[in-house]
Amino acid sequence: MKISQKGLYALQAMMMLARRHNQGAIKIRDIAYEEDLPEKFLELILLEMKNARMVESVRGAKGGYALRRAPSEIHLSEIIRLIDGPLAPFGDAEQLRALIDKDHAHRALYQVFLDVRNAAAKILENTTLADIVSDPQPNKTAKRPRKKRQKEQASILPMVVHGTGSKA
Amino acid sequence: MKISQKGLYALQAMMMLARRHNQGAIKIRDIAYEEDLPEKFLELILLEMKNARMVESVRGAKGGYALRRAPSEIHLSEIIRLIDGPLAPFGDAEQLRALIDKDHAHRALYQVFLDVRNAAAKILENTTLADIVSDPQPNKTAKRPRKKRQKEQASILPMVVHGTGSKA
DNA sequence: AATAAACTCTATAGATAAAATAGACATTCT
DNA sequence: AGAATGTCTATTTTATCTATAGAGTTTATT
Repeated sequence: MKISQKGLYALQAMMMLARRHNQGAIKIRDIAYEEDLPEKFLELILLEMKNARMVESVRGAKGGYALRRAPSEIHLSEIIRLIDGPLAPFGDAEQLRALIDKDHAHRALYQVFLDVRNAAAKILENTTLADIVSDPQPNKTAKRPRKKRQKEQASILPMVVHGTGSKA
Repeated sequence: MKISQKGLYALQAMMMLARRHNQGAIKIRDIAYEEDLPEKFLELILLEMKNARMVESVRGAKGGYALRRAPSEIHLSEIIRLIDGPLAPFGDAEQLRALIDKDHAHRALYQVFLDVRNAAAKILENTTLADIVSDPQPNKTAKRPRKKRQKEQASILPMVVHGTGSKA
């Protein structure tokens, strides 16, 4: 019933990108240093998330990564499913439904698995990066998770405005 | 977020023992054949559950395994925790609470993990083997899960009354 | 007492997956 | 041109999971 280390790294990296949303591209190295993640491993993770169109990158000097959508539009379920696969404790939801139909001897067990998956999905599909990132510029009333709405459209990456990258 | 193959085997084996509760000791081989599980692997699993006092065994010829408590007193959470560890997607509940207290930058993430754990625990701690086994001798009103009560005390294994063990 | 049927226990093999690292390549900025 | 940074593929390392082997112990049966 565990999330992988890689999945945790992905979530940490995405939280950091969310905190700095609209502050330009963030270097892999900065993320790795500040969240204390293995840099080359993180590289692969970010690449994977880029291919999944959750983040975007800028190559070359002054390059880096940024969220492709607003933090409030990126659900934890997306990240976890991308890195660790389906939320179900066995197979995926569809497979479980099939087994509930066909495997008479074990259908009640698979139903429990499906219930567990549904419970997890309900939470992870209703929690976004915005919900778990402490607002850097608190311009909202208070902190109350939930609630969804179409909003903000992440730009194609404006000017860079971040730290030097030192810190060894 | 997965359960291991071993955990699934354990659940299947326990369901089978639950179906035959109070029908004497069941041989490992019979369980393996009927549930189509690898026999030697199952052996280790049952031994582990025996050490955890969820099942009891009878050695020697005519030996086998039986539940140590009534099916209605064995919760799926026990089995899964024994074989696969804590239900939390990361660490365990206690560790998560500590992190929520200490790791300011990620506390909201860990809170979500704890929520997911709690949701899973709520289901798995309230579902027993009795709830997921189709009653072999339907002597109850209907099938409605939930509800708990102290009852039945598994005997120290009476006479043997089961199949021959053939079936290759 | 001998035999056979089972559980017990430890060791280890085999397979798979996860985690991490390496290095050559491509792109962009200055 | 040179430095900084993302891209991509390969490989290594490590860990975990799954499964099997085999010698040992206990019990029923004859």
